[in-house]
Amino acid sequence: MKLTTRGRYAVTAMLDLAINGGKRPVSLTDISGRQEISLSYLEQLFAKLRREQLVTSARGPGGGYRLARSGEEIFVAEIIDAVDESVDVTNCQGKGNCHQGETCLTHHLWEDLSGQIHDFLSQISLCDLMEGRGQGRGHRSAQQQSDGLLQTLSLR
Amino acid sequence: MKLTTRGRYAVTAMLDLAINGGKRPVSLTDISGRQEISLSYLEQLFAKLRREQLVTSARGPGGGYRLARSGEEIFVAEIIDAVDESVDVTNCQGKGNCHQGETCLTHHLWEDLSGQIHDFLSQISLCDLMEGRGQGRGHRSAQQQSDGLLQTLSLR
DNA sequence: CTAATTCTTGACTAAAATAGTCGGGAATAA
DNA sequence: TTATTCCCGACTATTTTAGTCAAGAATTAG
Repeated sequence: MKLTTRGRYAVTAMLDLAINGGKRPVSLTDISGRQEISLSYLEQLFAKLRREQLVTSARGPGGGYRLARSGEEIFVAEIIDAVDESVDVTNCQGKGNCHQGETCLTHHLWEDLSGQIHDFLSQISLCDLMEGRGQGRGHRSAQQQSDGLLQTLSLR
Repeated sequence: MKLTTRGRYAVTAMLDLAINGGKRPVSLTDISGRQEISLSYLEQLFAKLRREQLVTSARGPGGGYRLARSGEEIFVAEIIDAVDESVDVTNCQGKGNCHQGETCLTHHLWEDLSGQIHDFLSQISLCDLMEGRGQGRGHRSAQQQSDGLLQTLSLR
């Protein structure tokens, strides 16, 4: 699991789509204008998002992109995975060297943690993010966020 | 919150320190050999870790680095923050333009999420990571990991 | 039918971050 | 006193990120 500005752009763009996408599709030109991301860069990102079937496209005037599913069914981890081709962490995959060494151990520990972060982001949908909106107060406190996380996990 | 290979290197090195650091300090040469990270790169990382008082150093033969606190009191988020000088996400900080626009909205949503990830990593200590070790089975399942997370959160 | 709009694709370039190198120096324990 | 180790700064190479450009295909609005 990697978490770079590229993933942020993708999530931001998908959020824009979730917020502004009603009946009509949303054009990349619009997203580019609102989110201040270059059009061509968005094109690259959406090519990947489309390949992973997170969005559908419509050409021609009035065309653009739509979420392929509802916002409740699209999770942050999916979006990041789609644009962020993952790297393999271990430097000893299958080669058999460094068996039982500290090297392997620490790699496994990192993989565990990375997996936990991935699980975490797999439980947060676009809708979850949007629900923070319209509450009147700008941000929820860290405590409230942890509560929310607790609830999410309890409900599984 | 950013999560790159640089942060992974730092966490890996700190884990190595936690595992291999007993009475005597651990030299960067040792960590470099075990974790296959270049010595000079480690030096750069540890300069930052020392500046943030996560490790203490000892020069001379038999010298090296020690954790500045116990492994229970050093959290993953701290390590990543130390080496990963954070970038500001918003492109409208204080400038007053784009007020109430969708632009600001999505940025705030991302900040919320970023904050949640940070809170998450602020609750995982080096010891928490190491506890997965010595259980006989290599990895814990995702379910077990979620359970562990739940417990961690409940205990706050 | 025509023309403007929008996605689609690929190649290319610029900028930034990451990772690594090098050389010299200071502290210190054996 | 000497080998070891941290310390520091400048430099370089590589990779990733971000952006540019150009040509083309689909499609709708007029």
